[in-house]
Amino acid sequence: MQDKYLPAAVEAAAQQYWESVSAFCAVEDSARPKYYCLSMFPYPSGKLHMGHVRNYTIGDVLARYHHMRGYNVLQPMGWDAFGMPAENAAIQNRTAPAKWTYANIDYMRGQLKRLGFAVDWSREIATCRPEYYRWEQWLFTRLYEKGLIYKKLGTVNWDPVDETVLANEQVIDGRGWRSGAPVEKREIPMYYMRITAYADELLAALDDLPDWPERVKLMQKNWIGRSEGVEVHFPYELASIGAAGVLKVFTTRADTLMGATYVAVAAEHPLAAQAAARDPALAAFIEECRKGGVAEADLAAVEKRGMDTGLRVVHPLSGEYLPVWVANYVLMGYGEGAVMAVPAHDERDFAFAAQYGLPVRTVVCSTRDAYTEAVAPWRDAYAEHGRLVNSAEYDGMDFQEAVDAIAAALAAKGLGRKRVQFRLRDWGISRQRYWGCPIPIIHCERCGEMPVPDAQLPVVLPEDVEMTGRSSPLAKMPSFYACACPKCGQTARRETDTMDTFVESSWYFLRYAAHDSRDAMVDARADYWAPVDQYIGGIEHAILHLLYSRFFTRALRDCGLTRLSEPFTRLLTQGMVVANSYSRADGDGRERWFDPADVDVAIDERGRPIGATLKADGRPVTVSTEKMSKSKNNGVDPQALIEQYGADTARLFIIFAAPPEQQLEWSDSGVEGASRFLRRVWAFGHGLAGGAGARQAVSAALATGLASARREIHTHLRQANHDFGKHQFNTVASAAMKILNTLEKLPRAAAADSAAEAVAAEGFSILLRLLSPIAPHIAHVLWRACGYGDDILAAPWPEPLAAALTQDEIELMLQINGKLRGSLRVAAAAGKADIEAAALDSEAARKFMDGHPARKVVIVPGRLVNIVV
RNA sequence: GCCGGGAUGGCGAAAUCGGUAGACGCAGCGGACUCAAAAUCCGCCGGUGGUGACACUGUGAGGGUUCGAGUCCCUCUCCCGGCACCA
Repeated sequence: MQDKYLPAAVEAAAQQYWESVSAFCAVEDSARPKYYCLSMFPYPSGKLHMGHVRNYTIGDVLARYHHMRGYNVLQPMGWDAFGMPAENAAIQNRTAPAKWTYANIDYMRGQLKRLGFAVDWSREIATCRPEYYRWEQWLFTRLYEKGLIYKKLGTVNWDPVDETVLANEQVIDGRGWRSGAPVEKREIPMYYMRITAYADELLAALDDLPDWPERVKLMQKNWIGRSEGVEVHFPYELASIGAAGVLKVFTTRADTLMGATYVAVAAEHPLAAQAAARDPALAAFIEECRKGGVAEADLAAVEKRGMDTGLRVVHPLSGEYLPVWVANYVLMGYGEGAVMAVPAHDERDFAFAAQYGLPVRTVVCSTRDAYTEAVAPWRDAYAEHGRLVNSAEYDGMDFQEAVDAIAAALAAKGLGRKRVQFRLRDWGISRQRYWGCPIPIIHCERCGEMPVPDAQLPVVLPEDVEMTGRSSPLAKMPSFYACACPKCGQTARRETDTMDTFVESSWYFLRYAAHDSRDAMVDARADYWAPVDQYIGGIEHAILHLLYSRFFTRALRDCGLTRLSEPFTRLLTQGMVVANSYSRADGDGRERWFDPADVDVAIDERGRPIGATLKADGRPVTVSTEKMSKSKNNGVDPQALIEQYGADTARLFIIFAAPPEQQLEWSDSGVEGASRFLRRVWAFGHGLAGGAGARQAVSAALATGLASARREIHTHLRQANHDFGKHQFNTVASAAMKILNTLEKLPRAAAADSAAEAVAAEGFSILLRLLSPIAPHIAHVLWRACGYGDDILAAPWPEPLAAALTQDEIELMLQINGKLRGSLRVAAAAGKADIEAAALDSEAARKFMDGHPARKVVIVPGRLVNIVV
């Protein structure tokens, strides 16, 4: 055994061993409980970043911990390989996206292997391989036939200069990121997945996920956004064009219907288009609304604007005429694309009415205060529920009574009804891009559109293309789109849109279980492994990816492919990796970010940072904490870290620096500290390996010092096991450190002290096993070197021993009036009366009670005594 | 704008059910070893006052509940994630 800790050699030896015994190859085995541990698969962007290392380290800790606990563990890995970055890189480098992607996968696979993750590499998948996406296409055709996929118009960002559709990310301040041209909204036909058909189930089933973070469930619940309300119809007649009809709106505040003073429709609403046909000013305004992108966050930030259409609709109860406005704050995609506006009781309507001088009519007031005309209209919207006023026969009703009565009145006139509205929209999956899974549809001029027959699947994406940045290459490749109609045999055209890459990631977790199945999407093996017992990934996926996966799992179930409803039993959402970053505003107002290596950070005599300067010019730079990224120039390359310190140090630092769900702040000196600890572990193991300690049992009667040291070790173990259970691994690492601190202080001066040797050997075996999921290589090598056994993975998980934990005397803290004033040593078995007597008799009590009698004595067993005076 | 989350020493953090705030680690300071440095080891380390024992104070801000609040309740500030075509 080397006396110096050499991580590269240790890690190579451990990895060779695991390889030689196929330690992580998962085999279905109904005799053991299974544990399917899955980390979100990476996009092969080039090389691993620290967020990947963190994600997979957390997953690996869980996988290895459960492996040692006796579970049959599956931890697979794969590649979310379709996506825009490959196209962008291809345009830049003039290479094919496929080539770039496969090279990245090869490089990143090597990096992952170097980190020693307990992955079953035999199940590796890449979503850009036809073996994978053929099943996605097959499923598409099934969902299409079931009516769960349909076609309709959708709104996209259009770059008029590059003549291409842009992702929201590619729209910066309303302009195309390459062309710089102002972006417009454009409506194009797209395929949609009918996720709304599952809205109720997706919402209700959140209650069946006790091991998901509450905040994720809450976000999904709000995203689905079930609201109960009333659909209200406003009849209208368009004398000029001889048309008549009803304008439908949905409202959750039907109680305020008598306060509606106008109706607002989205710019894309058909009624707006009709009105614009004979009103050039209105047409111009609607055209104005087409400017800018489709991202909702941007739309919400835009100044509220509107224009009167000149149309009037009839209030369904009062018969009054209300003006119809086009307003840019009304979203076509939600509800009916139209709203009734009640300025007195809705903040947005209030602001809009104030801006355009529209009337405000108060119809609800607080139940506490008497209503007077003097206080109405309020200077602000009164959005609370209350008592109705100014509402004819509904006056005096509360919210629920009013909603019921108004809904009933509308229903009687055939002008409305109660109904449920979801915020959730159907999922548009068409992308006008090349590097994605082709949508398996054939368009025939005679027969219409139809799914590609099974026998013709997969529709293979050609990989040898050249990217230009203007429109999709597929639409320019007759060899791809020219085909024969499966029905009539005439020349037909293949769909050239590809699918949203979220589709691939919505079912990959099932494919791992049947990764090599050639004749089915999933097979019986999926019944063994699914659902995923533990899923680990970034909180940024809390809504979209996780919701789509939950939807897909149900869609697969309803196609008879699985019996599963929920894909992920437990969810851990890991925090971001951030680091100090250094910036300065340039002459032209642009922020420039500097490499930390080019910056000097000054500290005062107590180690507090007092400023930072750029080495090159000695002038100050601004210090901030940002997510690690290329653009902020603050990324730490995992590769360099592993080469310098080894995988175990990298893993230990990442685990120790923060609990998994919190953001992790990078610190070079913290890495140094993790490495220092592993060197101490090695040194202790080296000292122990020479002796016979590992084979000695700890004797029942230990000297006081040894007994208390052993008690400390078992207390830390109890703590660590508790923390493993709640996935707080940073304190598991600190428990391991505390155990080493205790071990190093053991009185082992004389090698002949066999009692101390036995305690040391027992304690070290506990330490290695606790450390094994986090720093597996060093734990594996030391386990063997110290003679504990051949394979630490096969060792039983350590449990604290009651015999080691018992103590005769315990210390209670002593409070007087809730303030800490001292402590009290009492027998562990002491009763309340004895404790109270001892407390009142203590020196602290005499000093601080100042002769006053105790009014009350609070005793918390094992914790404290509080004397209230 | 809407939805969700966070804030504790110079820094990362800990505090299991409302019960010793700051475990563990980093940085810093002092010391040992060394010709010297690195490495290693020992000690100190929230703030204020005090030689000290000790006292007071302290968990983003303000208020409340309680014998007792980092933890529960109300109001506010700042930071972060998501908002449907980044993945």
